[in-house]
Amino acid sequence: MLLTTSAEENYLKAIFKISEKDPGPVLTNALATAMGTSAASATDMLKRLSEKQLVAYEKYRGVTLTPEGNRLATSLIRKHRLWEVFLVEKLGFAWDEVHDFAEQLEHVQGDNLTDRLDEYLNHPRFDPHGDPIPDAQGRWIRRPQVRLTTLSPGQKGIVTGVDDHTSPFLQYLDELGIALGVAIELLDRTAYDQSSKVRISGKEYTLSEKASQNLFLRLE
Amino acid sequence: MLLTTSAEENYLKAIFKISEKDPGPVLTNALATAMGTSAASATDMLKRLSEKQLVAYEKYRGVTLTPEGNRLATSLIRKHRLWEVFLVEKLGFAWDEVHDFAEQLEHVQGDNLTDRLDEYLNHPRFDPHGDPIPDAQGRWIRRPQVRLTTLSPGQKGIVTGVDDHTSPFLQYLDELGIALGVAIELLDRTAYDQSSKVRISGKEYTLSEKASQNLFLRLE
DNA sequence: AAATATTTTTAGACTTGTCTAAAAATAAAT
DNA sequence: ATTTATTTTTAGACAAGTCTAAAAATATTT
Ligand SMILES: [Mn+2]
Ligand SMILES: [Mn+2]
Ligand SMILES: [Mn+2]
Ligand SMILES: [Mn+2]
Repeated sequence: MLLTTSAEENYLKAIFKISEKDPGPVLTNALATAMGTSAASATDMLKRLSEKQLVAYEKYRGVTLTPEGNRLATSLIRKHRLWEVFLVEKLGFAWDEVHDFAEQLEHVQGDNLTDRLDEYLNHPRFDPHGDPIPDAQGRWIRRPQVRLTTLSPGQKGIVTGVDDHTSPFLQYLDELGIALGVAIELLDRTAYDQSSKVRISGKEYTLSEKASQNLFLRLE
Repeated sequence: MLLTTSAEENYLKAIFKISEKDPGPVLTNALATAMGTSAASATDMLKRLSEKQLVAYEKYRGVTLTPEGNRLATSLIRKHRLWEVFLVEKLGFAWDEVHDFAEQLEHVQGDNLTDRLDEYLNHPRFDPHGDPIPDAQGRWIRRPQVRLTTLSPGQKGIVTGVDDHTSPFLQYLDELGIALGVAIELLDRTAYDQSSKVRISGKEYTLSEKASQNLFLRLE
């Protein structure tokens, strides 16, 4: 069996997430940006991960996860999201407070911890931000969801997730009463700045294009 | 505010625990042994901790914690033991399975996590091994407890803790039905090897001196 | 196709935490 | 009071992970 450091795990996760949004090999610069490090550091780590057979890396051509690297990244995301559920459901934290804790907790190693946590939380399928939690076999749930920016005036949807996980955005949603499961109706889209006029439980609000872009909905 | 690495925290905890058992300055070798490192590494770390004002270190004379060092060590032990309670009470792990997890979880940083966990667990005062959990202000509970080796034949006690936290010992206790809160009567002490003849819920057993040494009891 | 711009890799350096081996300080024994 | 033994510190090295600056490779323009 091979052991991975927290740093290695974080790089694997970043590679996974980048290629999730943008399929194909992940380029060094994209990885470095995602990790907040220099391209030189990313290259360095790619050599290490390649050495450990966790990525397939070709100089100048980018990197992809090997099956084992994919397995590890998936497991890390599973752990991260389960801990986030724990922090919100059991410890009572707000959805904008849990990411940094989960970033640490995801690296805790040891037999059965994840599965016991999963069991204890009643096998949640989504985390507090609406992101799917892969099961113990690494299987993903696919849900049809669209951004608020794709709705036509008159369409309604239920909030299923957010694409921006930062506190400012999440707290802004709190102020508007927007949370997972809340119904939103698009009343109109302003031509000038693409902002959305919406109705949320009777009240009307205007959401910027940026905010609308970061809201995922299931169409009703 | 100062930030500490996991390694630094572990050294502080080790210094705390050594001087708890054996008051006075902690010697380099004792610390190195406790940490499973070389004396050279311990010396190195003592310089770093001294630099950060977490310990008072005098070459060749040993080391003591500063108030801030003591605060950090106490907080670390609090976190360790609270996580152990969580793992046993909520996730259903056995008392011999939780130490290594807690060793990692104790280093998770961030506002309020410890206090929310404490709240969620209903402010437990002792961990699964009977060790006291300091409160948020770092105050310790003192309990009168003695080792089984100090009892006289005929005396009874309730198990309040263990001094050996390793799996083999804890599982051995499981087999004998010995757990926190269990009543034990010392029937006789064998002169030859100082082993204890005891009665536990009706049945009689013989415990080696080593095992007896590692059992703490509150006298009835 | 050559020149220019961009991306990526290499080279060399730094920090943390560790090691072994040697030197220095302290303690114990004769 | 020396000698001997033990403990501790210093010196020098190493791995992981990071950095900046320079070199090399690739992509884009003209
Ligand atoms: Mn991480
Ligand atoms: Mn999340
Ligand atoms: Mn630790
Ligand atoms: Mn314990």
